[in-house]
Amino acid sequence: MNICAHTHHDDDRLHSVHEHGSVKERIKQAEEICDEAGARLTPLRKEVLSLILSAKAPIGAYDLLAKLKNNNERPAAPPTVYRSLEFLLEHGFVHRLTSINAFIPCCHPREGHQAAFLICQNCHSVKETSANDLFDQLKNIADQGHFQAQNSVIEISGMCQQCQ
Amino acid sequence: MNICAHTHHDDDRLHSVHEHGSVKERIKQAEEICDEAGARLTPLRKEVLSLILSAKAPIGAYDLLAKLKNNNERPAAPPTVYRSLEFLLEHGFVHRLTSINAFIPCCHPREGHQAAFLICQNCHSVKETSANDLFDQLKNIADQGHFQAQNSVIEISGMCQQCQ
DNA sequence: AAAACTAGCGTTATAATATAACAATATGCT
DNA sequence: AGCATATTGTTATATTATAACGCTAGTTTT
Repeated sequence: MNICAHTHHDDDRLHSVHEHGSVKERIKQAEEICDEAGARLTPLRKEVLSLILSAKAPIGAYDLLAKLKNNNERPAAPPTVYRSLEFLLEHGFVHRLTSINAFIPCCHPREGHQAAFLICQNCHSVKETSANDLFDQLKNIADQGHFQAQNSVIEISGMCQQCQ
Repeated sequence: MNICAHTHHDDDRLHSVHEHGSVKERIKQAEEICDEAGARLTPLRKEVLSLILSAKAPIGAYDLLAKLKNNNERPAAPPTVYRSLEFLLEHGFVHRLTSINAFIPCCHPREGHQAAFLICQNCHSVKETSANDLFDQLKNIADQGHFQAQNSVIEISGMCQQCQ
């Protein structure tokens, strides 16, 4: 199992937490992935991704919209944001947290993985985990229900270590 | 593992599917549970529960609102519905499916269980499953992240057997 | 090169979901 | 009856998301 933090606790020192690199590095990585895939990381999409990477907690579409407007001459309306988000979700650069209607960066954009999320209701930090055992169980459940799974949402809300 | 259908496929014959009883019986069961708990299943709450039980697929708050208005002289506005839903959720009579903003009856209102849901994107049937292995895994994940879980959302979208 | 096509974004409007705040009424208790 | 509390009514508004249409710039086709 692998746990991965998106948080503003500076002292986050879980054994399994790894470094993600700076926002700049992660944008560069995204550009590489897009190049390989023939996808276009346009200035707008890059800015939205950058805002999500810079946010220290999950960020909502309308907060992104407000920041876009602040940073730019460029006009921005809800579709501006939602279209960029759609692109970023499709290409695995960000995750949507449906239980809180907010977005966070994906820790491992190359892996196309499924993830489960631990969402702190107090400080809004999120930990992304990829637990293969868990997904095996999910697959079992789907199989036993003769169900063809396309998309899974696994979100656990509660209290993180620091906030307890 | 236990799988439990809320669906309009009449030929739903999974080995593990059990009978839920009629809407009337299930309302009666809810009344008993409320009596025991000292909670009040008022006419309004009863009607909302009944509408959710009668719906053959997950039903949204505003659809409930429309049905309330149709069935009644009683005035109804969004808070009317949301307050009843809050009550029904608290007492475990219904589940909220956050990924589709809709509500379904709980199969086992007495058990206070956690559940995972298989949501068919085609026919909107839902299967509720209580898989202990899965929840053990979830607990592992939370423990390893030193996380105090309060609430889990597990929703798998895809294609049910009949729709494949 | 002109025409047709397409992806991306701008723009306006509106849909869909949910809650805040305060007033009125019903219920249970002493 | 009188009081406290729970429930519901009512109005207004917040929050989240999408539809629909048009423009522009780049690409492909002929």
